[in-house]
Amino acid sequence: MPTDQCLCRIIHQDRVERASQAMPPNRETDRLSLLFKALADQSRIKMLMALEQGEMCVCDLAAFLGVSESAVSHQLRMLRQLTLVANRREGPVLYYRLADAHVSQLVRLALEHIRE
Amino acid sequence: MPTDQCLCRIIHQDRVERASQAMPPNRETDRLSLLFKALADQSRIKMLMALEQGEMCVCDLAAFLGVSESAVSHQLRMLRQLTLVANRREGPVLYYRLADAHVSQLVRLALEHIRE
DNA sequence: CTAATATATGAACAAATGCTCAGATAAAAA
DNA sequence: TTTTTATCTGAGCATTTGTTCATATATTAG
Repeated sequence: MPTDQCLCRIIHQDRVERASQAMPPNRETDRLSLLFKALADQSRIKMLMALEQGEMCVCDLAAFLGVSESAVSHQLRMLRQLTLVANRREGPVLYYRLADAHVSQLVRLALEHIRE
Repeated sequence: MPTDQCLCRIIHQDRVERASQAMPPNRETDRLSLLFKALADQSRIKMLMALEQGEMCVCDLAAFLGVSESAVSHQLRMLRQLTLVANRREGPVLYYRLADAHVSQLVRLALEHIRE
């Protein structure tokens, strides 16, 4: 009579408690996963890496990625809300840039990992 | 007569080319997004952070996260395929551990970012 | 061998994601 | 003002994701 769950509940109570104590508050792990979620997409990763070379407008990014400008605009909104990018208006054109250097560092470290 | 796409194609050809030249091959950006995808989930982030404290079995992780062991097992498979975790069998029990220190570094850096 | 334990796995399904499409908005040109 | 350009936005839809459920597998006990 197979059950959905194992009958065991906790094999090592001490390890579970140790992990719980070392864990930062939910608020932080939640923001962590949001940050990584922003990087968890080919287009967004490329956009952020492209912006490391200097600011670009929406048209530029769309051409670079080979996708529609609407799609880029949607992605940029997400990155803006997470304050990973910022923009500056010059007439009708919006120039986007990286909001700070943290993202570049994360990407660089991740690159080192996958290249090892 | 509004169009779906902007009529402009490329405003700054030089910036698009500069970005393209600086971009690593698709193979790498693809692996990058896969890596970040693995971290883009509350449960997986917590699992990886928990394993920084030492190895844990599936039961332990399920108890710690408060989710079913089946769910944990599915997540572990993904982390295994990305070689972010490794395991060791002791009788019927599988003990999971971090495969290397890179993930910890990434999480630490990301934590610094959201805490700033 | 059979039974029990710990974990793995495939199918199914709900929720989240990323795109497209049709339009809305902001700024400059005519 | 009207028109055009560059970007934004919401709705709709297809794909992906994370879970549950039922079952399969691996190991040990009896």
